[in-house]
Formats: sequence, structure tokens, C-alpha cells
Amino acid sequence: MNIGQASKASGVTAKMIRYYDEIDLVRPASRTGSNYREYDDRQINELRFIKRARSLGFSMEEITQLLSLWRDRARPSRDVKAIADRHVADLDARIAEMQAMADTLRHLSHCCAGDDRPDCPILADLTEGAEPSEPARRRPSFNHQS
Amino acid sequence: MNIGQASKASGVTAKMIRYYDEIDLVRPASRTGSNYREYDDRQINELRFIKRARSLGFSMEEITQLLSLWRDRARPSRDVKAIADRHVADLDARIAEMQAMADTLRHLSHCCAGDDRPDCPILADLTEGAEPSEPARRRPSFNHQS
DNA sequence: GCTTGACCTTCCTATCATGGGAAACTCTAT
DNA sequence: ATAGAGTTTCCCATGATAGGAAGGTCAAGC
Repeated sequence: MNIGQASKASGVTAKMIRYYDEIDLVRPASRTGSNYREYDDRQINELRFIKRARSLGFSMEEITQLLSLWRDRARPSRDVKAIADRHVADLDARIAEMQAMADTLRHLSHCCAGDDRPDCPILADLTEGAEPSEPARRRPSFNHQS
Repeated sequence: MNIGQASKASGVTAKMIRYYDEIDLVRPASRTGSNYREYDDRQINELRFIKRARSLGFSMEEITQLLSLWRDRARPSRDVKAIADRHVADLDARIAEMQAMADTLRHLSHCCAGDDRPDCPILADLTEGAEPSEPARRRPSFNHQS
């Protein structure tokens, strides 16, 4: 199998397969006489493994460790679980952070009329005590920004 | 105010202030005779605005638009709200994605004994039909991976 | 004045995973 | 033999941030 066929079989783009090769995530592909990479079923399985792991949000670093454990038939499942649990904790932390952002914005947006008028609690929140560049406030509004 | 004082006053690192300058997110800082950037209160406010917006997860692109609206006293709040709502939708989508990952992994981890034994539903899921590189299965396990 | 240390300037590098593209080579089918 | 598709390596870009080097500037103390 050349790289195009490996790509189709694994769902990983040829570009990414070369990258994984370059960073030694997968064992270096053997080469034909004309320097084409060749792949066998084992490597296709590794690529599929990587793809699935990526889709679960694991970093390359974590996948390196997971692949190493995967290849080791004597691994303690404890080690795999530890990596997974750490990743879940990481995901949860990031989710909580984004959730807080979304909640804040939802609230602000809810308070915003969303019409032609300029008053906007969203901008007011972003300002938080600071006034925009042009502090003049007594003249009627004109658009002075292209 | 020079860049160090602006950094302290705004909470944005000097490195980032220069970057925002470079990509024209903020108006170019005026310079002293010796080419030092100088900042006034207006610009400090802009930097604070940017910092707050970043902390709510807005991209530089979105912040460019928000800053433009902020500077425009005649903006329709509708426009601000549209940006915020789009961002909330984006956050929600990413949250859902990460939540799905976390849920899947939590389930797999829950099913994993996490002991000395090699059997592991997490790796089994990642494998999903594919077998690891060494398919031999009849010999006792030895650690053949450094 | 001169030195020292803290600050500033620009420029280059790196991150992480991915994609785009160019130039040159190889294969396959006509 | 030639065309078209596939492959190779190499370089560049992303987004937001940080680190560092080399050199200019300022303020304080002598």
C-alpha cells in the first residue's frame, strides 16, 4: 500500500501520515525502490488508532504514550486509565472555563436590546469602568468611524 | 506612559501590546524622540477592553469588530449582540464536542479495571476492530517495548 | 562625567496540528 | 512516448502567546 491507499484505508490524510512519520509517532514507513512509502495492515491500524484518539481530543504527546502502551501487551491497564482520566480532567476544566464564558455572554446578550440604539450592556461590560476613545458625550451621535 | 507602565495599568503584557500594535488592532502608539512607545488613558482603556474580551474567548478578529463598534458612538447594539451571539453559539458547539469526548472517555475509564492486568476497554475502543502491531496472542506477555 | 541596571527597541524562534503549494520524480494507461 | 495522477521533499501559513538576543535609552548613584 502506498500513502494514498493508506490514507483512504485509515481516514488520515497523506499530509498527516507524513507528519506522524516525521515526528516519529509511527515507526518509519519502509520505502520502495523509488522511495515511495509502503504500508501494511499493522500500520493502517496504528493510523486508525491515532485518528480515533485525536477525535477524543488526546494530544500527540498523550497519543505517543497510548501507542506505546497499546503496543505493549504486558501494559498495566492502570497506566492507560491514568492517561484517560488526566485527559478527562483537562477536558472538564476547559469545558468549565468555556461554560463560564458562554454563561456570562448569554446574560449580557439577554440584557442587550439588540436594536438601532447604541446602548449596549455587552460593550459596557467589556469597558468595565473605562470609557471609549472619544469621551465627548453631549453632542448627538454621529458615525465618526469608517 | 511607556509600554511597561501601560502593561501594568492594563494587565496586558508588553509583548502582547507590541503584537496588537503590529497587527493594527490598536491605533499605532505615538513615539518619543528615542522611539519609545507612549500611551495615554484612552489606549489603556482599549487594552483593558481587549483583555476582557479575550478572557471571554473572543478571537482577535471578533475583537477588531467589537473595538470598531465600541469606538462608534452611533453603533446599533444589534451589531454587538450579533457578534456576541455568534460567539456564544461557537462556544456552545465546542463545549458540546468536548463534552461528548469527556463522556465517552468517562464511560470507557469507568469500565477499565485500572490494575496490573493489560485488558483495557479504553485501548479496545481506540482499536475499534484493529489489533495492535504484534498480533501474536498465544505466548505469555513480555514487555517488549522500552 | 561615567557606570550600572532596568527598561526599551526590533528581529528571530517556538509552540500545536493542520493544510496549501511548488518543483521534481515515478507510475500507469493509452 | 506522452499525459495524468500520484508521490517525494521543502517551504510557508495559521492564532495567540512567550522566550531570547543584540543593541539603544534612561535614571540613579558615584
